[in-house]
Order: sequence, then structure tokens, then C-alpha cells
Amino acid sequence: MTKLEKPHHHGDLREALVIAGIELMEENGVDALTLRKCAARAGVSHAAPAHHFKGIASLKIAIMARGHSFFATAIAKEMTRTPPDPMAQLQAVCQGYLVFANRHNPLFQLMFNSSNTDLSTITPAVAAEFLQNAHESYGLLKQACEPFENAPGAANSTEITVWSLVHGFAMLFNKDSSRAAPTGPIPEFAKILAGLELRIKPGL
Amino acid sequence: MTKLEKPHHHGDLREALVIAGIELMEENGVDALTLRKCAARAGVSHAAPAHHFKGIASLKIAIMARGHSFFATAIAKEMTRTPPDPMAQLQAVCQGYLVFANRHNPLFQLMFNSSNTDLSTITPAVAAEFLQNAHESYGLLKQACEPFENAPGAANSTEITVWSLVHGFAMLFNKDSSRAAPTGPIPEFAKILAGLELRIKPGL
DNA sequence: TCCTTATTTTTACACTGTCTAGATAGAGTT
DNA sequence: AACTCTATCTAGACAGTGTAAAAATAAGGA
Repeated sequence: MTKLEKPHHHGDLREALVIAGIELMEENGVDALTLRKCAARAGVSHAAPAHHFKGIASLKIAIMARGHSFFATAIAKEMTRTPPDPMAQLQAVCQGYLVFANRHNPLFQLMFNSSNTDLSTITPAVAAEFLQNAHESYGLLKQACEPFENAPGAANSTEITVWSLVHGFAMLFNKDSSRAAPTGPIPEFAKILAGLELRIKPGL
Repeated sequence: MTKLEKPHHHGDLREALVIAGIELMEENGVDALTLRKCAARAGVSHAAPAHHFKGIASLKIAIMARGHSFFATAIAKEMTRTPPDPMAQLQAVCQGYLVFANRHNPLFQLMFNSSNTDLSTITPAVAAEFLQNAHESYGLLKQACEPFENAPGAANSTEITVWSLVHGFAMLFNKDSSRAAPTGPIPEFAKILAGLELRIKPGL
């Protein structure tokens, strides 16, 4: 069979389904993500995905894994174009975090919606990929927190604090959250982060 | 007609649907919330809810409003049983926040899932009730932040900081979040909050 | 070539949200 | 009391969804 004819096999249906899902969400929001629509967009029957993903939950995890990969890339890019000052680096991580949450809002919502994060019924390989990619972005933040002091008796308090802070800020005060502040203008996150008055570890 | 016979009218179907929805979620998670199941549990046909809510989105908003009411109550209760020291009060607010997020996790997830927060197609009265109740809990947090200094040039930085912090912490580090820390044990939130080193306003 | 496996389609089913038309109850109004 | 009018509810239908099973097709090796 020549390459010009349409083969029965798709070639890389798995990849096509992930891409289709991301596109559907970017175009029409989280709820537009549907197994059948993904299949249709990939040019394949609605039951075809079953051979690559155990079900819609499994496909969602795969999409979330891809999202976390983009996420880590976005944060890393922001870091590389920032001078190696500790505070500037940490600001860059948060900047990347918030920019991604804005630019890929539906994907971001999916990634951090805990009702999708039931890995128990998922193909182990897909679950593993998701966890690894998710840890990647956290590693960048952890690394950026390294130079700063922690609270006494909590070796990781800074990273927990900053992660909670930036994540909560992204969830609550991004564009389109109708619940947002009954309390005047929202400060820039950079100012919020500076308000933590983090201290460089002695001897650095 | 005597009160003993079953009337054609339900009596308070609207209320019954809200309760049914909350019960369904508490029993089987967020995804168990379904228009038809709510109707069934309220002992009514699947089309009956249409007269009280424009659709499932509208019912969800009503449930979220009820949730925010419980939420504010839980926070207020925690405040009243705490001595009127500013820092203790703020800790109490966060304690109430996190306890609620744990004890009513599906409801909490629903309340803060922005994909449900499209008020544009909703009955205005339902939307208004939701916004009012949502602002109630925020008011308590704002009030507890009142005694503390804000960052220069941001009159509300403390409340934004604390709200982001506690909300992010609740989302990321509650039980069952499979993405949680690749980084050792999670500190108590009280320690995290104390780490902010908030200062009482001069003259208080 | 034949067999085996991987991939996809077809068909079917239960469940969901929504819409329509019709039935019934409740509350006036005259 | 009879009549209307409105609110509420039921019954039925429809398109879309996820999932499962069986049949068809392609790909690759023996």
C-alpha cells in the first residue's frame, strides 16, 4: 500500500486523541472534552479510542500529563530568561505559573480538578507518566525555593507556602472567576510574593 | 384533601432538590450529582426540576449557594470558640476553611470549580443568592485580616495573601489529592500561616 | 500462504440533559 | 358554586454521552 492512500490504521491515534482533546478544550472550554468528539476530530469511529485508553478517565489523565509537560516547559522558559538572582528566579516561576493558567485556562482547570485524579482505574503506564510530569513542574518550584530559609521544624515550608499561594491565587483571581474579590483591585502577584519577605539562607 | 394523602404538589421541591444533590455528592462524589437522580431522590419525575431551575447548571449554582452558607457557618463557629486575639482569630478562620474542605470535600470541590460558575444563563435570583453567600465567608476572612498590616500600596494585600494561601493549601494538600507533595511530610497549616509573620497595625 | 495479533467499525444499551404536550392541583374571581 | 388562570408535575421523545460486544480489516510473522 502506498503512503498516499488512507490506511486502515491511523498511525498514531493515541497522540491524535490527546491533541484533539486539548484543542477541543481550548476552543470551547473544559466541558467540550468528550470521547466521541475526540474520536471524530481524529477521523476515527467513536469506539476506536478504547484500544488506546481504558475510558474517558484514562484519556483525561493522558491529557493532563501532556498539560503538565507544557506547564513545566512554560515555567522553565520563564526561568531561563531571568537573571540568576534567587528572588527573581522565584518570581519567574510564579510568573510562568500564572501565565500558563491564563493562557491555557481550560487545560489548567482540568489538570487541577481533583475529581479527574483517580488513578486507580487507569492504565498504570498512563498514571506513571502523569505523576512524573506533574512532579516535574513541582521540581522547578522546589528548586527555586531552595535558597530561602524554611520555618523552624519544617524543612519544606517555603515551597509549600509558595506553591499554595500561587496556586490559590491562580484559582481565585484569574480572569473569569465570578467569585472574585468583593474588595477592590487585586494586587500584582509579584507584590504578594514579595510580601512574604523570604530570607536567603545564611552562608549563600 | 387531608394532609395524610400525597398531594400532587411536592410542597418544597426546590429545597428537596438542593438537599438531594448535596446528599448524592456526599455519598458518591461530585460526579454523582445528576438532575435525574436528584429528581428521583425527591420522589418526583425527571422533568419536574425544570420548573424550579433552568437546568442542571442552575441547580448546581443553588447547591453551591447552600454550600457557601454552610461554609460561612463553619468558619464563624470556629471563630466564636476562639479567644479574640487577632492571630488566633485568623488561625481559626483558616482552620474552619480547611475542616470544611475536608469534611465536605465534594461540595467544596463543586463550590470552587470555576467551570460551574457561569452565571450568565442562570436565574438572576439564584445567581444573586450564590454571590451573596460566597461573599459572606470572604467577609469573615477579610474581617479577621483587618488588624494586620498590608503591603505598601496594596490596601488588601493581607486578605488576598491569606485567602490564596489557605485555598491553595486546601486544594493541593488535602487528603486524596494524588498530585501531592513529592517532598516529604506536609506541615500543619498553622505553621505555614505563622510563617507569614504578619504584623499588627500600629496603634491597635 | 496461513495464522495470529492489533486496530478499527458497527451495533447496541443505559444514562444524561432538555424539550414538548398534556394532566392535575391550588387559588382566586365572579 | 362554577369558572378561569396559573403553578406544578407527569409522560414521552430526542440528541449526546460512555461503554461493551461482535464483526471486519490491516499488519506482520511462521
